Amino acid sequence: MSVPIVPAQTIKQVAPKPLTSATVVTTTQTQQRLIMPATPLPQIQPNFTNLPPGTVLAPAPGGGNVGYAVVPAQYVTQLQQPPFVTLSSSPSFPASTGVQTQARLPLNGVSAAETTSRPRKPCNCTKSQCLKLYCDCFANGEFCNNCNCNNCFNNLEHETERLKAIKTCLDRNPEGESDRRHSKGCNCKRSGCLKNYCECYEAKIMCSSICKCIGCKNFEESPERKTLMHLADAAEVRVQQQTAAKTKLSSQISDLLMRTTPVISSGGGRLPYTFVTKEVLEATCECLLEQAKKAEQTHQPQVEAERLILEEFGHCLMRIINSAGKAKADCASINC
DNA sequence: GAGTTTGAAACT
DNA sequence: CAGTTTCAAACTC
Repeated sequence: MSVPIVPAQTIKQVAPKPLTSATVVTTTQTQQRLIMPATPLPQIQPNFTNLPPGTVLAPAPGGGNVGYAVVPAQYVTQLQQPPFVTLSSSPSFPASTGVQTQARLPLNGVSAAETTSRPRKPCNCTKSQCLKLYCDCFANGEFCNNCNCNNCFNNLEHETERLKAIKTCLDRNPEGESDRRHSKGCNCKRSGCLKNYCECYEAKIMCSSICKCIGCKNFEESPERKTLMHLADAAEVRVQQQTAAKTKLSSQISDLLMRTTPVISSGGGRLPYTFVTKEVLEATCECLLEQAKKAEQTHQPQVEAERLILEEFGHCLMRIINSAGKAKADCASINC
């Protein structure tokens, strides 16, 4: 998983890479933080206006825009006073601590995944070193973290290479990538713009006149799109109903565990029948009914419907038995 | 899980 | 700018 960029003010603690002689500087503004590199990188002069959101820049010590370290904002401490802190001397940044490990720690009570509106999937890049826009993490201005990529350079350990790659990208596409993506439209030819290959469809927006797609079916009145939407909605409702039924069954079982003292023989293998109460039965029936509805809505043949229902019944029974067994074990362990 | 398809990004 | 290649994700079997 990659490290999402979040507003710096949501962060209490920081897990930056231990940088020798590096200095963190807070800006007077809100979301961005400045971090000075240990080594100036004079060859790199990023365009300040076009960096990904959350990117932070810092001039090297000594004044002037000599060199920069570009890091996601959450790597940098939310510093109030004083405005200048030397990382290497700060007790907050133990030199032995790895960046990527700490980056996953909950920050200010909020984990990294929770601080972003769209948790990104881990990338699987093998050849791009995660330094090209093929890499979703890099394209979104994020470090790779918990990804499955090989030979990854999209991290603080390869800051120089990363900076060069950012500069190359900016040279190639002076506009910000995320802005550009939806102002350029798609070029789909075979997907009908109704699969996730299509950037518009993936972003859940209609194709527009700026797209150059062929055979587009991703427009408001498209019957194919409507059918797809209905199917997706129906599937979502089914999943929600099933989840609700299962949650209710679990809740009934755990509720029962809380307020009953099952009759358990000390050495016998029999489980207490008292777990099968009216409430548990009702919840079980709801689960079975949901399976029946699901089979009906997906037009399953009767044999398959029966199989699904029986399977669900088996699952319900197993959960009741497991709960009863657990209660028995718990009870035995406290000699009740 | 392996192989195929797809379209954006990168390259020429 | 157009055509081609590379790439990683989406998809299918």
